[in-house]
Amino acid sequence: MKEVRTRFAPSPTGFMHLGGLRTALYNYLFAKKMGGKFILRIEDTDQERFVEGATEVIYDTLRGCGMNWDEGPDIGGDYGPYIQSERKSLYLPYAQQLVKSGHAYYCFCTREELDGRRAAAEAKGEVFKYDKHCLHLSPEEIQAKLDAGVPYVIRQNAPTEGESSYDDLVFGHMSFPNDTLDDMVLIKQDGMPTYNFANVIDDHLMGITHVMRGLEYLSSTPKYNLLYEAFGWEVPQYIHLPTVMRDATHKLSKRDGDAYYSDYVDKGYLTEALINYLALVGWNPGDDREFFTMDELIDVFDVHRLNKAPGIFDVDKLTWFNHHYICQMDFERYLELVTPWFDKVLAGKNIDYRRLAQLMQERTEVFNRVPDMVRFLAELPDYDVELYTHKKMKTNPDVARTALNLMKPVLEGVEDWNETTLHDTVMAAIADAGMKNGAVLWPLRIAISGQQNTPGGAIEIAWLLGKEETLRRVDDGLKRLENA
RNA sequence: GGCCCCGUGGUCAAGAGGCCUAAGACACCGCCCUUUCACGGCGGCUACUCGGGUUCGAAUCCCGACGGGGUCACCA
Repeated sequence: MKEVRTRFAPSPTGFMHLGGLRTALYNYLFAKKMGGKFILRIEDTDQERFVEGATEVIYDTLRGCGMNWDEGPDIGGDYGPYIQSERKSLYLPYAQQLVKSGHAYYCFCTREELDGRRAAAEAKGEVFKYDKHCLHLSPEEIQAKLDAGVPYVIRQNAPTEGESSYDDLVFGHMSFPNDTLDDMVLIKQDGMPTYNFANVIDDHLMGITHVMRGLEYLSSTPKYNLLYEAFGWEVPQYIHLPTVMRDATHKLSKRDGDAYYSDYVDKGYLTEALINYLALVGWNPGDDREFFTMDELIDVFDVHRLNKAPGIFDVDKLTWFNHHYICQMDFERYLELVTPWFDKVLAGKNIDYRRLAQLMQERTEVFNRVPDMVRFLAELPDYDVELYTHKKMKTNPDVARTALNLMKPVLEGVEDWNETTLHDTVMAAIADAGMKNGAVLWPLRIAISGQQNTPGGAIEIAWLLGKEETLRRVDDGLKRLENA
């Protein structure tokens, strides 16, 4: 059996769209699963859109996600170059070959003429389709225009009758009436190939066996097939992928800041969580497993389990995956990753990051939520004494006053400020006073944190804060309770 | 609008004519655990878009409607 070769062919826009990333993922998984090759090709024929450093974004994202290509611009291969702009001289001869065989023709219509005809068609409520006007030019007329240097494009000569069909591995048998096929431009006026043409030529020249790409190409595929057939080339297997949506009616978009890989990385999502989740939007392993490493994905991946229906990207589920991966990760790595987020609000505050990280790791869902969770350590937030009321803990402002008055001397008496001593001393004092743990610890935690939810309990927070600050906050709490 | 695709709970999804009074996960709600939250445990809520067929029997097959998406560039 022939070696499977898939490719990911992004345009260097400077950003990696999540839909594109998922396409890359599936291409990678399929190639690896089949023991084949995964090729990276950069489609930069549109020079106007050139963005500095954009190819590096593609390289970094793919590598960062663990998808290493077997052939590509930076590592070479037997079918290079892998950057389309470096291949530009290659396409014209192929187009001319099609002109000779009658599968394409020169077109001298100007953009203005075309726009006019398009507008006229639309005015009549019709769909504009190139009318093959230039197909009927005589050889002499064509040669004369060519000799005179009249600008031209080369168009595909698509059939107008019958129908074209092909089999898609996901969508099954696809059939389209030929009269809906437009004579698409193959070579632009500037001599450069259109994306549509370059794609076919490159895929063939690079020996691509399976073309896996977004659904948007589903209906233009017949035109590509016509090209393959005109050249007498083998048509690749097609695997079109359903769209990744933001909600039922919208795609993930740049404007909403929810479309790019970097948007999520910046917020504090882990690449392994992103990849794991993305793999499951539009595909499933057929059983209940949800957590997969890249190797495990390769092992279980099967194109037949790809879904046809579009999938909505659910940030909550992604967050759940992220939380899972954060909990699983090595503590030292967590500490390293969380430190910059601590720094945003705790820099210079003399807080023990290591201990705080221990308390925070299993409570971290997404890193960008960390600052708000630990900010109270830097500065006591203003809070309402109502926080001292908690039914289950059997506390209210009165109980809280008693509790804090009980705790104040106890804490002042703690010489060796460490968690064990703190814990034992505090618990003993509560027992001696005959109070409930919750009735004392709840008010204490509120007084020193100023908020309802905190990472860790009263003892841990008191230790993190240090004796001086803890006592200062207890006094502050007492003062608030007096006024209440 | 033409052509094409899709349609199981709020979301991802299993389901390929009887195993479906439809799995699992996320989210949500309740209870338990707990010095808060989180974690964990237990339980709950919510779905086959609709209408016709075919069949002894349909979420599964067919037709239609409706809904959503894609595509109709010298952009990729």
